Amino acid sequence: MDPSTVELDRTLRQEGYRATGPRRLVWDALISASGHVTVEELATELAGQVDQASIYRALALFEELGLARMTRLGDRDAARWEPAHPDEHFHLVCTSCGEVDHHIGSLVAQIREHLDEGHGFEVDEVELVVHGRCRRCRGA
Amino acid sequence: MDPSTVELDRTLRQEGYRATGPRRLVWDALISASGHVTVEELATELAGQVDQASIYRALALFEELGLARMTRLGDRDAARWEPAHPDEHFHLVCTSCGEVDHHIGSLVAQIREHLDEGHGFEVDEVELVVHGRCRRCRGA
DNA sequence: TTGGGTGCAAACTCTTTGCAGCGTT
DNA sequence: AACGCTGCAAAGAGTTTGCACCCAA
Repeated sequence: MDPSTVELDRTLRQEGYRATGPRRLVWDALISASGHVTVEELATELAGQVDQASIYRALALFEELGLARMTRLGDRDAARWEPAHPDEHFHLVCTSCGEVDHHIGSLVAQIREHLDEGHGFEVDEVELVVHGRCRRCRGA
Repeated sequence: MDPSTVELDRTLRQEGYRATGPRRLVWDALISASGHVTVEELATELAGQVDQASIYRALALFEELGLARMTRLGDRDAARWEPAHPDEHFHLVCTSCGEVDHHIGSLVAQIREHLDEGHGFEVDEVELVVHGRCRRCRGA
């Protein structure tokens, strides 16, 4: 069993939830998907193993426990899920090749500071998605 | 007729679309709603005057023409519409009082620069929504 | 006059929920 | 043994679409 799956089990039990087969399967699929999966994609991956409703329920729980995060890359798109990343990050979506890049850096922290100092706004969550053309597509 | 409605008519015809009653009504409702309206709210406002399907179609057209913009303030919320603002801005959503503040400033431009210079990413659109507690709720 | 736009209703996608039975604790 | 979790199916939001009629150009 993947070490992070063991961690999942521990977190679940710690918070009073049960460590079940379906939850482990959803977690493993989420991890191995390398991020940005839709529920539909997970459901295809787990066809015959976990019901779609249970996938939704598992993901919602993971989010509540701070283990996963949901993002909408486009206003019209379905929700996409990824394991929670310790660093604050946001997404760069290339409108040309469709690639989604995790951008990790100080930018979110800067936004946080800017709003706190300049406006007295206590930032809780920053949702930032940037659309544009990545370096590769730009050069081509 | 509101001056901006006259402008709407001109833009529509300029782009080869027709200036119709329903479109004007949706536009007026959007303007007078002072931003962040859902389609449902517009539909209530325009009940008996414009069909919901036509509201969706009108808003999609306004967006295409650069006259309106759609934002999702929360991942689980319905889409919200506002007239396009010439300045780049983003939204501060207070989790306590629910107030939505337009934040106009250089932040979006800074993000743009940062990505362009540091990563060769040509920014097209920046979608930024920040959740937290506003100054008023924070003080209380 | 003509074809783009509208209302109406049905379809569609994504997500949530009710419930009986199963499996973790 | 108890009850939280699951699968299944049905319901629920929000949004889109097909089609006949209407009206702006």
